[in-house]
Amino acid sequence: MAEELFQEIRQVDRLVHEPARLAILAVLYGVEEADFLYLLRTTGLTKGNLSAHLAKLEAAGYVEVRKRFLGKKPNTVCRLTPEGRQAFERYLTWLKRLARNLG
Amino acid sequence: MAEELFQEIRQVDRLVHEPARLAILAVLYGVEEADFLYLLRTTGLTKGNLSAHLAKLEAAGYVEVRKRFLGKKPNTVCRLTPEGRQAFERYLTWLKRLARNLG
DNA sequence: CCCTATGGTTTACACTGCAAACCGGTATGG
DNA sequence: CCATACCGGTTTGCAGTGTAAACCATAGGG
Repeated sequence: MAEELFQEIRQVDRLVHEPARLAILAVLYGVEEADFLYLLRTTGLTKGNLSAHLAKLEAAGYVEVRKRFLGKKPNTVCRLTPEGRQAFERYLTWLKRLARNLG
Repeated sequence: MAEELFQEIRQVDRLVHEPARLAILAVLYGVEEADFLYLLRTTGLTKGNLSAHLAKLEAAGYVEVRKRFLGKKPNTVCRLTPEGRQAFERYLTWLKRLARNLG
């Protein structure tokens, strides 16, 4: 159990680490695109939370949020940016390293 | 990629999930006992933070904090309680499940 | 004495996640 | 028509939390 691992734990990207956002990113990581209502169902977040977290992920450049109309209804569709994908994969690496070294 | 996994992500124990505390718990998980200064060095936290987080872990019943004097110097020694160990192991399970299903 | 070090604790604050309230539009019922 | 309810979100208010800086008691050195 290397000492440096413990210090490394704290270097995690908190933007990804937050459970609500981790759920959103995990969904997006597997699907190319997803709209607001789909994310709502899959993550189980409330609308307010989902909206706020998406805004934060967008501000960070991790997610691209596109608003359009589908017929007469507003529709918000999201996808991971390359940086978002990269950040998520870094997080996955962090996860695995922990799982390997602590478990 | 089961849908329920995404909901499960958000069920994580935030007390353990917090990086600073995760580092503390990870150290304690491997050592029977550790004193304040040892935790300070291994985790890289500041004294204030370490103190605050230990208090929180103690309040949660995850860590037992014993204060004594070593010669003339105060010495704070910590160890995981059974519930703390259990909570940490639950977290590890969560970690591994994520690593397996997302990676 | 005064100054510094040790081993912490307390304080102050800025940030953040959350749900409830809200909002502009659209379909619907009377 | 008028209102009323719904849809797809966004904004607001607040409580909780992580952080570093300031603080504190005691000990030791010059």
